[in-house]
Amino acid sequence: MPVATETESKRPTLTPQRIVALALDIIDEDGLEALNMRRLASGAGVKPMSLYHHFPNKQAILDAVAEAIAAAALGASPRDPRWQARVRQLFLGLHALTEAHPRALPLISAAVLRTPSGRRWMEELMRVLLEAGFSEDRAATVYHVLGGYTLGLGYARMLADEVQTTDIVAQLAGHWADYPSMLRVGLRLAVWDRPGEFETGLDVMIAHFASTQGVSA
Amino acid sequence: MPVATETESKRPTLTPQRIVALALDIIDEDGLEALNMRRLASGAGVKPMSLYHHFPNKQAILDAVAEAIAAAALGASPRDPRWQARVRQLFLGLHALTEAHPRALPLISAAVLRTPSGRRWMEELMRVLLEAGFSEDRAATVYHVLGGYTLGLGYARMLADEVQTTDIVAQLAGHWADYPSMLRVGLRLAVWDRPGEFETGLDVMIAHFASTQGVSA
DNA sequence: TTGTAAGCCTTACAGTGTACGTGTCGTCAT
DNA sequence: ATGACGACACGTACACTGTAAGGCTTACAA
Repeated sequence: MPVATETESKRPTLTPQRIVALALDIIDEDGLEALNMRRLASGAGVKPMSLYHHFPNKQAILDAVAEAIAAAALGASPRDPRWQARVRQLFLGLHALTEAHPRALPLISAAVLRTPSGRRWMEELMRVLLEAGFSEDRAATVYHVLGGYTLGLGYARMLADEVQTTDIVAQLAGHWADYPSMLRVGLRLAVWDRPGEFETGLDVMIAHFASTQGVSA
Repeated sequence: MPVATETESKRPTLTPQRIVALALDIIDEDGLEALNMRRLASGAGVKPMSLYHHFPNKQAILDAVAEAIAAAALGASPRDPRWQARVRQLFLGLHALTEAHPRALPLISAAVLRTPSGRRWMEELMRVLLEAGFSEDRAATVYHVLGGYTLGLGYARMLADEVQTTDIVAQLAGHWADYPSMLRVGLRLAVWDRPGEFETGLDVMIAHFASTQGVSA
């Protein structure tokens, strides 16, 4: 093949962005544990060690993925004057992230403290709460409770997704009689986040914090 | 040393129970990721492959640990007639597990569906709810919301524990000005589950489900 | 005394992240 | 033009993971 002597111009030059995008694809498709340097490299048409020219190690890639996810969804928040609405919006945003990239949830939860976008989100939440008159202690509690709830729903769903439903059914098959009530509820247990389920709990808790606060705007 | 020709009676004969107990120790002390077959074996005074005579693989050991944790804390529930009290008790029990063995949380959350004790817990919860008049759909929602909340708090705390507080402070050091509100709340963000924090949210949500239920006993 | 089996061991392998050194360019000052 | 240099990709190698396959030792049964 004497025609093209140039060296395979096919490959679009490795960049951090391409690596991150590819990593996210792999995570979304096959899960966090499926992401390894060799697969990532081969996906980019490159040998594993080449990645280390763009990131110091795997963790740095994961951090970058987390940042990319967080940045994509934490845009400008609407300037609703009521803190309840602001808080609601912030957690709906967080919840949306867990739905958009369920397999990346461990990254997302770490991102809140470790990435710039995550810290901006947290700063915004704290600012809203403090301005609304919450004490520092109380503000921390709000985050713990609402954050725990939001991420917890995500984790539980992720877990239900990984454990194949068929496995559970198979395991239970021999013990139907022992778990009659579980059986009645059945697959509903494994289908998380049916419409409005998340908002249900979120609104209840926000209303609670509002009622024990004595401040309205 | 001509005295004792018998072969080192020191070692108390490997058993599944000893392996599980040791695994739990390692997890509690150094985290799930620190548990590997070689370390587990050497802790038991034995070579790695010997473990495979008692368990088919590592996952089986993890399952057994989960079962051990769950079984230890899910004793007979008090026969309070009000479903609110029963549900509260069940989730307080689950919460207690997450506090007793924070690093084992992934095992605990999986245990709810995968181990006998976990399934008994779930069956009890479902029974109480259905008997209280909840529909199957609604019962599933109660589990999702409360379970997500309980496990979520645990995850968030575990995460805060792993990420060394000093690391975060160090990372923020250069950016104080950017995160004034976060700074005010400060370490409170990293200290999870201060007294009554968990119950706060739990009771709020139970009360909510009660009020939208129309059934009291 | 000779199976037989349980319990432990040795050896070996594939897969992981990555440290270290080499090679090949394109760019730019001389 | 040339030589230095930095950016980028590569090859090799190592430590550490789970575990498959089979061998050795001891205790007890026939």
